[in-house]
Amino acid sequence: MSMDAVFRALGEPVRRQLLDRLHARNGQTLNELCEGHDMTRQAVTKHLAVLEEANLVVSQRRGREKLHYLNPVPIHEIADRWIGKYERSRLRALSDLKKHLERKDDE
Amino acid sequence: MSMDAVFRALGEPVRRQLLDRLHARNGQTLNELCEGHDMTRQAVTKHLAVLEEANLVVSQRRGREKLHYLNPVPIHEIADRWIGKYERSRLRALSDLKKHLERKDDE
DNA sequence: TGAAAAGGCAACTGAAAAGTTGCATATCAG
DNA sequence: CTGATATGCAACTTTTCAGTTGCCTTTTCA
Repeated sequence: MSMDAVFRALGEPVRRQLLDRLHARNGQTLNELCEGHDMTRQAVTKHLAVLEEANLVVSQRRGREKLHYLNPVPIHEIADRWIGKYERSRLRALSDLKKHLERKDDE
Repeated sequence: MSMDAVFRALGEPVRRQLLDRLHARNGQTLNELCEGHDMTRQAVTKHLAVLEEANLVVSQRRGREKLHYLNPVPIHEIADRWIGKYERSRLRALSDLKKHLERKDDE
């Protein structure tokens, strides 16, 4: 599960919105996820494919419909591995910023 | 400070790498940030502009050089507002996923 | 069995974004 | 002052990616 794919997937507002929808109600079909968007079903299909590639969404065929499930694990890995990294030295970075801004004020 | 700009900026691997570099050593110049990349200085400049637009990086001219500082605040806002949202219902989503996968095993 | 419903596949279009090239500007060092 | 260093600006090319169009397959149900 590549971190790159996750960040790339989250980079598009429409895809985050799709995640939000699944977050509100999990297990929705493709057609359900299309409602309210002013784009074609195929466009939504592609966005879901990107989300599946990033493992943020898992899908399953049931009869003629396809159910989509949110997988929160990659999001947490980002929180832990990546955001956490910045968290640990947050104060130092903010201190640098503060010094920089103060110097700016002097001018 | 729009959340969209932050996600968009983080969507590109090169830009996350630039953040990592500033995280390792804050206050680097443009030329320093160019080293090791196989792209032109102008390309790096554009990436830094995107990062500044997202407020992930703040810069300051010092003489003829431009110093870049990491701003960790937007990253934390994402962690709090967005990732935290999924955190709160993580168990439910994972339970849905588990049910889905078990059904898959039956087939 | 056959029409409607749900979705898949592939080629195409268009626009955004990445990256380059060329030149200009500003600053420092001798 | 002069050359070297560090960066900026703008136009251009290229690539990537979102979105559409057209047609096909599978499933459901009357």
